[in-house]
Amino acid sequence: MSIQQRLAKLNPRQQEAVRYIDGPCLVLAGAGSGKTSVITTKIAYLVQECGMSARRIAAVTFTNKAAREMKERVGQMLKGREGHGLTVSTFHTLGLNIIRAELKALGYKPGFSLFDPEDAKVLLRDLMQKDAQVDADQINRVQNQISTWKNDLILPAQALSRAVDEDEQYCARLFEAYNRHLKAYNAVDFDDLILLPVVLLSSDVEALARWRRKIHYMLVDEYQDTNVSQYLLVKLLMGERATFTVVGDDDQSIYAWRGARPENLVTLGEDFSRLRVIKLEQNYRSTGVILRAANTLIANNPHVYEKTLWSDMGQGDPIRIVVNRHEEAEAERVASEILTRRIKESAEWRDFAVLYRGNFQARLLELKLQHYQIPYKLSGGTSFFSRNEIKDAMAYLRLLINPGDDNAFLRIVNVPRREIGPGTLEKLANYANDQATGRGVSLFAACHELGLEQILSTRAVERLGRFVHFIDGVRRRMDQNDAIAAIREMIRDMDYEAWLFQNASAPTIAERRMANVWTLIDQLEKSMEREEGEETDDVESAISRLVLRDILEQQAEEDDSDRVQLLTMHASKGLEFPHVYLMGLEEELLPHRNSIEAGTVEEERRLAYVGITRARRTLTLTLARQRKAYGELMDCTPSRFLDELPEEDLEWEGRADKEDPDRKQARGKDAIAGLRSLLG
DNA sequence: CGGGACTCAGTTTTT
DNA sequence: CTGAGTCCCG
Repeated sequence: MSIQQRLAKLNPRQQEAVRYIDGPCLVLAGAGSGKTSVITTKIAYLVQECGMSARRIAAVTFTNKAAREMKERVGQMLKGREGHGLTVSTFHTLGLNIIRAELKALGYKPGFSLFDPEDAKVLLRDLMQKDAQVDADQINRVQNQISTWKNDLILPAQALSRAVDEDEQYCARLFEAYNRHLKAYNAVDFDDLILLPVVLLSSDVEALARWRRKIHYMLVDEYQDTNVSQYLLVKLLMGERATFTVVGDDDQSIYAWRGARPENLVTLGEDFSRLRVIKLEQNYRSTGVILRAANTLIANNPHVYEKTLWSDMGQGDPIRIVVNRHEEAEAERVASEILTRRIKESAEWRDFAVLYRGNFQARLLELKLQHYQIPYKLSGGTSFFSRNEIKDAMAYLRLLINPGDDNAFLRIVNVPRREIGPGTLEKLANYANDQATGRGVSLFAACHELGLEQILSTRAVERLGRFVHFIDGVRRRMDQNDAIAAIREMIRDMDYEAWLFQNASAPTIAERRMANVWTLIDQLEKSMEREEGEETDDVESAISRLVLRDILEQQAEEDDSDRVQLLTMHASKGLEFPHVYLMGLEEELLPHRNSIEAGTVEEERRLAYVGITRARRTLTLTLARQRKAYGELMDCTPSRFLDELPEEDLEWEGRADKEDPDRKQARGKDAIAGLRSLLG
């Protein structure tokens, strides 16, 4: 299909959004209005119609999954070498690439590490322990504050001068120490991936020129979710030329609590007076009834840019609101209804999604689904990367590419058991810290020091030496031959498997954990192959990507099994399903209690809006009259959002004064009995 | 080193 | 109230 044919398939607004390339462009894309088509078609348009080299184009998204999908769709449009060198990545990966290319200018050594939030927490705890007794909650608060500062582009010095009370001053000093230590470890954290490039580009004109030469056009997806640093990165890279397109929807901003600044939509208009604003209001996803509900609900929020979604997909069924006696009845109702509706609508399991506010709400539902033997897929939960065996393996990988990574060292120096206990490590740490030779040295490097024998027993020195020698040996083999083979050999040599079996409660669990480790290594290998021919690729960057969780999700992606999806409303953004159930529409749950107290109900409303607009054909909202919380049975009030929906499109069921609860239950049982006979 | 007792949190979490 | 995680003692 030619680019002209593709353009012809778009509606006039979408076409305008693709064709306008001479200046800053903001596309306000309502839910289901085809924003991804606009972005992907625009990339193809820039290359095929405007003759721009793909390597001068960067498209950024927020998740690796979104980046992958976009890459895939663009790849289908661009033939042969046309797409060569195109950047489609997350903000963080773009930042990582900039940092990697500008290591010297930033004052980092090659082979730097990336601290995940857990590593950062360990570092913070160490720093705080010096001052007072540590409280997990306090660490979290400080960590949060530091992250907020970094997202807002506030450096330690500013944080300190702006601090209003002692608490904040303390926080700011920790911020400074934290950054200093990261630097000493030759490490950066997640937020630094955006922050450091911004700091560099705003202070180093040559670096800025380099990157402006490299990137001529930028496209930003989910723009309402950008934070201050991310916006500045785009602004810096684009400069006066302002050749960019950002696509977003203020009504779908649900991550303000994580530093997202939906007001960046407004800032854009202020910073770029030539900004062209294009609204996409035609929805290609939902029925008229569903859209009307979404529109009336969100009309209760203030708006800078008004927009009204419309659809020509017919009115569709009314929205059902099912009031249940308690949470168990609610779960039971949803499960049994999916069972019957699948037959009635001759739908697949995958056509159904159940959305809720908090992960805990899935528990009861899971039980009911299992009871009816309904296959389901639960999103969230412990991610691949937070599993201990994966963290162990990652720590080995990190130590291999960066011996200065003390956190990695500490994690695995005694895993599997090498009889190196906390006593030895403490002495080692002291020794490493107050080396006469200046500012201290990494734990790994300290193991090589001869002076160690002064403070540690011969046995301890020997054990440390064996470990260090082991790692050095692996590194040597990685440099000489096949790096992946050397890594596999390392895992076998240290008999990690035996350690897993020893520690697991059941052998099957140990087996699965070991399989996870091999999967990780397989992914690492694949990741290196995939990048071949693009940039120069090495284990180091592959491991960096691994740390960035760039790899794991592709296996989740391959999962196209036919199952009901259980998701939080947050996790549902960007997805769509023919039949959607929204559970727990109660005050204190949605809107959540904390949000009511914090005065952020508007974001909760947007969350409900996101949930509603996931539905293509039918939408069912459920709630319970009573719910158990903290061991106590609590009466629930229906969510205020229910009052904000258009009454004429709603079909209530089980509302206290309208229907006898016993009759309702009887009907439910009939449905199951009917289904049983239907299935034989 | 393992297991039982004790403590503590219980909203969302793209990287 | 529940479950996960930690800790301490045998």
